[in-house]
Amino acid sequence: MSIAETAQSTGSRTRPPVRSLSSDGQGVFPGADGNLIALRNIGTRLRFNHNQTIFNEGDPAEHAYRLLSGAVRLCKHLADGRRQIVQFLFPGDLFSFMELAGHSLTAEAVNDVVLISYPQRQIVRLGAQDPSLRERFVVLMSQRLHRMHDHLMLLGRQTALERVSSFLLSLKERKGTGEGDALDIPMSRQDIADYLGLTIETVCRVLTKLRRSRAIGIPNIHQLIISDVDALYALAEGGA
Amino acid sequence: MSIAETAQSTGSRTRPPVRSLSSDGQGVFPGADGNLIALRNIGTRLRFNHNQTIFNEGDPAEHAYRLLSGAVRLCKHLADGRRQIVQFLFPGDLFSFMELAGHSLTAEAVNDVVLISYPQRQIVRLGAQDPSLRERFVVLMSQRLHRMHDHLMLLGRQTALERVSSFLLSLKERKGTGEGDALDIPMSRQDIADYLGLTIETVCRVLTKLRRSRAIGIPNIHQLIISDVDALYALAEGGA
DNA sequence: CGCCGTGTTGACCAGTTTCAAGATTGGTGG
DNA sequence: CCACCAATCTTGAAACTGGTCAACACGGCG
Repeated sequence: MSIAETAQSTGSRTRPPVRSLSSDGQGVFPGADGNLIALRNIGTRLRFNHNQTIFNEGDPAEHAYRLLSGAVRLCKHLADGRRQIVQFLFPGDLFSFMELAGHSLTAEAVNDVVLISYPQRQIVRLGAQDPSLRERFVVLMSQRLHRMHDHLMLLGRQTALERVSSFLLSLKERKGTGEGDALDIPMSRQDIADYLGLTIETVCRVLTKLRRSRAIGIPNIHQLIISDVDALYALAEGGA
Repeated sequence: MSIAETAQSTGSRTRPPVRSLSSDGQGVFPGADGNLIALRNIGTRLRFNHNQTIFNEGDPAEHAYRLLSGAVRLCKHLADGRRQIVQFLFPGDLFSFMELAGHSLTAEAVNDVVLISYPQRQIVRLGAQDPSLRERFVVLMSQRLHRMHDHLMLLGRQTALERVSSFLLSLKERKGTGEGDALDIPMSRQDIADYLGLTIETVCRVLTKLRRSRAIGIPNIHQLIISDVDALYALAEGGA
C-alpha cells in the first residue's frame, strides 16, 4: 500500500489491487525510512553478477540483505530441476530478515546487483532494543504473507493470460511508470515462466497475443510498453 | 520441525519433508505451550457449524483465534467464484494473529468447530510486554511463510498426482497417524481441489488411481488408509 | 562473419478440465 | 425400518489449455 498505491497509474479511475510483486523495503512507510537508520552503520556493500547465487536454500542465514540496485529472485528448486520463483526483489527491498533457522529460499541475481548485508545477530539485537524496528519487521512479514496469498491464487486458479497480465501490472505498479512509458523487464522469459508457473513458450505466446491485441508494445526483450492499462486490468481479472 | 518431525511416520528411514499443512500452534515448541498461558484468561469460547463463515476477507480483524476442535479453512475468493484455499487449520492452531489491518483471508468452518477468540488489542498489549510471546509470534509467521513457499511450488510446478500425494502425506504427518491407521479427512473433495488448485473430478480420479495401485485404501469418504507410505512419498516427489 | 544463448513461432501431444451421467451417502418423514 | 430426496462423490467421454518438441530468428560478441 502507501507509495505503491499513491504512485500507481496515471490513467483512469481506481482499480482492484494487483499486488503480488514485492515492494517491501523502501516506501512501505512513505517517509518513515528513519526506522532503518539503525542499520545504516552495520552493513557491508556487496556485488553480484548476472545469475550469480547470493545464498542457497538451507545455508545458515548469517546475514540479511537490502537490495540497492538490480533485481534478485528468490526461488525453490526440486530435485529434478523444476524451479518455482517465489518473489522478485527490487531496489529498496529487504530480504532474509527474520530467518532464524537457515535460508528457506535460494537467492540469485537476476542482473548485476549491489546490495548491503547485515549480520543477523546485530539485527536481532537492534530489534530487541527498538520496538518500532520490530513493528517494522512484523509489518514486512505480514505484507509478504499477503503477497504469498495472492500468488497462491494466481498459481492455483488463474489462466496463463491472467497470470501474465497480472505480472505486468504488478511490475508496473511496483515501478510506478505511467501509461505509455517503457517498463524495464530485467528478468528473462524463463524467470517469468518460473514465477508464473508456466513454460517459457506460453509466456511468449501470451506476450505476442497481448502485443497483437495492442494492449502492450515490446520495443525489445527487456522493455515493454503498456499501451492499454485498462485492457490489461480486465484480462488480469478474468475478463477473457 | 519439532513435533511434526518427531512424531512423523512409523515406517522406514528418514524422508524428505512434505510439510505444507499447518501445524502452527500447539506443538511448535514441544513443551513450551506455557508461552500462551498469558492468553488463557482473555479468550472467549465460540462455536461454528459446518460451512459457517467465521470471518470474511476484508473484515476488521478484531479478534485472533485458537482452534480447539474441528477444522477450518482459510481462503481467497475471486469475483467469478473461483476459490483458492490457502491453509487448513486443525486443533491447536492459532490464526489471524498479527493481522494489523483487517483479515486478509476468509475463514470458514470445514466441519463443526470450537474455537477461542482473543481481542487483538489485548494480544498486542501482551506482546509488547512479553518478549518470548513476541518471539513465538515471529516463529509462527516464519513457519507460515515456509509453508506458503512449499505450497507455491506445489501449485506452480507439481502434477495432480504429486499434489494429492503430498497432501495426503502432510495430513498424515500433521495427525501423526501410523501406517495402516485410518486417517481422518474432514474436508470435502471440493475443499481438497481448491487447496490443490485442481478440480474435484481430478482429485477423485487421482484418489482412485492411488487406490487401484494399492497405495491407499478408502473405507469411506472422510477416512483413508495409507497402506504404502513409501510409494506415496515417491509419487509426491515426482517418481511418477 | 559466424557462433551461441535467448527468444519466438508452429505443429502436435498430454494432462487437466468440462460436461454429463450414474452411484453413494446422509438426512427426513412416513 | 424403509423410501425418498438432496448433496456429494465417482466415472466416462470429449474438449481445451498449456506443454513438448523442433525449427527458426534475433542479438550480442569473439
